[in-house]
Amino acid sequence: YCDPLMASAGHKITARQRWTPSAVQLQILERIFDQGTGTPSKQKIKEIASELSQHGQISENNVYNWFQNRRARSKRKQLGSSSNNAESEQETEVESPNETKTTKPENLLSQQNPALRAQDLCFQNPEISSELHFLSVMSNPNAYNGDEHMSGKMGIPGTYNIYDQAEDYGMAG
Amino acid sequence: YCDPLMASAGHKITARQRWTPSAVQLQILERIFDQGTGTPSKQKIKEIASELSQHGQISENNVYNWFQNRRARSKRKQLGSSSNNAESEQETEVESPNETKTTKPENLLSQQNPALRAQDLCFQNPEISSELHFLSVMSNPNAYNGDEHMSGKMGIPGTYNIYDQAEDYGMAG
DNA sequence: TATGTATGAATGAATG
DNA sequence: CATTCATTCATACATA
Repeated sequence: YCDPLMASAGHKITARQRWTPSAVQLQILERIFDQGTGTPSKQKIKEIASELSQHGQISENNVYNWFQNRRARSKRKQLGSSSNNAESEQETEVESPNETKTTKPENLLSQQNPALRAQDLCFQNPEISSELHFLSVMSNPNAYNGDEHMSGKMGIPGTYNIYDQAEDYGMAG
Repeated sequence: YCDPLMASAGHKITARQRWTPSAVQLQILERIFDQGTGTPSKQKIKEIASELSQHGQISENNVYNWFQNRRARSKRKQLGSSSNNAESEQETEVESPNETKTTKPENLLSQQNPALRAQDLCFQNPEISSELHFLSVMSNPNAYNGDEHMSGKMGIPGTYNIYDQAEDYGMAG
């Protein structure tokens, strides 16, 4: 999505926001994906992108994202398909009927930013909504803990200590 | 890989919300990142985390990850395209419809909104409106943008590159 | 026009 | 530090 600020600064809003793979591109992508190569190397990505570029506009990034999404989606499907799932990604309402009040099709959200959500606003123009997305992070007047500055409710697994024993990964002193 | 949240409960925990940096936090982080310090030392991380904790819940972990991600993404500046490269903004609507029927011709779309108008949105919650006051003065994004290497929410579609100089993922072979 | 679905894109977090 | 994963957001598109 394009940044709203840019809109003010310049009037270049770009035309297309999202790449849409053509059938041909999809075919090639699926074919490669089917080979089990998983996330191809950057070089491979370039090749693929170049290959697909012949069938429509595409960038290496698109290819990369495609593979990433493909794989993630594949896994997700498997998990929910194998056995009875506890929850779905966006289907299968498991919410309590009593709770379903302000709940929107999206899902839960509001860890520290209860106020000012782009979703809380209604736009006369759908395009504008995209422009206001930055609001999600642009405001956070309160709702901060302050007491604990680490390992709080975030749920630290404890299985990893990023820089616990390594104190010399960046600075000498 | 372990899932700390799932471990706690077995059905519904509604936890694990990704830390979402506030605008203030982002500014501070970017500022520090701009200094070229790169990945700050552990002590520095603590300081930053403490600083940012004043503007929202945050852990040293978040800070650390942020810098790591920032650094990694920062490389996207350069693109490996040397010989051929797909157009960046050209629609290239040469897609023959007869070639792909199921293809979604996004070429049709070409509507761009003039700019962000507060009048175009209505607020369901009065609180939000108060928060949007800053919008009035945010007409000038350059105020806090400064650098163009900014990323985050303000990513320009088609101009970024996830991986850049890295030679190999490690997948090949 | 409004809602729902599918999916590309962004990002924080995890791993090597 | 580089790469990949998992989750969420936002958009394109189909449908009512």
